[in-house]
Amino acid sequence: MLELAVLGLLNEAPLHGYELRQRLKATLGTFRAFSYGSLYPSLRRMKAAGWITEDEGDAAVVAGAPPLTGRRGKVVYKLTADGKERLAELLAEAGPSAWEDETFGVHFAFFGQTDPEVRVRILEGRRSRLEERREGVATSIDRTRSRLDRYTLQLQEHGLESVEREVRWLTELIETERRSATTPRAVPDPAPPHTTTTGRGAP
Amino acid sequence: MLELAVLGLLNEAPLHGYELRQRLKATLGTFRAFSYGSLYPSLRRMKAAGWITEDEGDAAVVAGAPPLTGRRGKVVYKLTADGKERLAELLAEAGPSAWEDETFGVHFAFFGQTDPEVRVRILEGRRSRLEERREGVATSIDRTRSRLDRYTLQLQEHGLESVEREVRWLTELIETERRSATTPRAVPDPAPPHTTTTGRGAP
DNA sequence: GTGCGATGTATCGGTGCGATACATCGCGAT
DNA sequence: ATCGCGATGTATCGCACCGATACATCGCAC
Repeated sequence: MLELAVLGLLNEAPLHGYELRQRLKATLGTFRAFSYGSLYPSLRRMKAAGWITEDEGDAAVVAGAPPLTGRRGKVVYKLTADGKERLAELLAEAGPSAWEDETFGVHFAFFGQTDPEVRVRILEGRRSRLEERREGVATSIDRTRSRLDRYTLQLQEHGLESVEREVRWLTELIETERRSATTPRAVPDPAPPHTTTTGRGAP
Repeated sequence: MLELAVLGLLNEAPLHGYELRQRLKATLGTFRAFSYGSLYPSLRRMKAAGWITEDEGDAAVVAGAPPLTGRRGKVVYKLTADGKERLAELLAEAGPSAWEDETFGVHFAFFGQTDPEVRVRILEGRRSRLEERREGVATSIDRTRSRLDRYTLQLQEHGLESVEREVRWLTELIETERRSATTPRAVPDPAPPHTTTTGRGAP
């Protein structure tokens, strides 16, 4: 998980650990914490795998940095070619590994770098996953409504409504995606130069 | 976390591991999984602490069981006096440990066994916690709206709406609690004590 | 009489969290 | 001038929990 998040962020700009964590919080903070306790080990793993390098960061290396004076001796992490490849691989995934609870948010956050077809498939996968869950919760409530504790029931119903709300959200997103996909003229968004590795292998 | 959940469930009836897990899923499944990989170690810890005992379960021990014939040799977990004490202690907690993300749901699920005053304090704590978060997300969105990726922004806004929705939910619950608390004993007070005693006790 | 799904107990590896430690930098208050 | 303090910065430890997996038994359908 962190893997995709870190690769995705480093693909936008080289960063050092602290800044990386700030962006993680800003981007994914609503549904995930990502503390240093997992960030640094993950960075080490990724370095060992050859996806990133640790550069000694001198001043002004960090892109978009505010007017800072000193900034010496920080460890700046940077994507390698292999890392970019790995990122493309992760972004192309359109299976359960992309739409389960823990992973969906991260994949969604990097939809801007994701192939439009993959986007739709992930959104649909996520939606049917949630529809399954909705059925499960709904029948569970029905089966036990009378026996159930007042508060337990309230909790279930709140959960059910949450799921239903998210399904509606996804449906809107899917429709938007479809509309912009069928629109003949290109979107104003400058598409990244990703080679269309549209792996049609397994539909 | 599991600790409270298990103690709470065992306080309603002695159970064996499998059944315990089923109830865990039914009660808290919407926001927590609780697999065996954490359940059994937790049970062992609690046994070591003297809060539960493992009884050799013969037939018909399990309350509310369907007409099963055999049912022999299962390990049935049961609350001890110390366990009940510990449960009461956990249920009386009304601090951050009761209203953080991971814990609130479990505490709420056992509100039926919780003191009304504690209930309100937990609900209020949870609400102000979420209001803080709402502020944080809202300003974060405002500060970066222009720079932000389209999808990232959508994710943030969805998160913001989720938080706002939960705040409204909590406000309703708090009002309900207050109403039933300030009602000058006009009601015969069997509001929460819906304890079904026997499985058939539905009106 | 065989297979299969539900019941049932249990462990393992991995991911991520929260707390913590420690060091430097910029800056305002004393 | 310096002291402290909060932000920046790197890093580790212990713990909770998850998902997968391994088994073994039971009841039942075919």
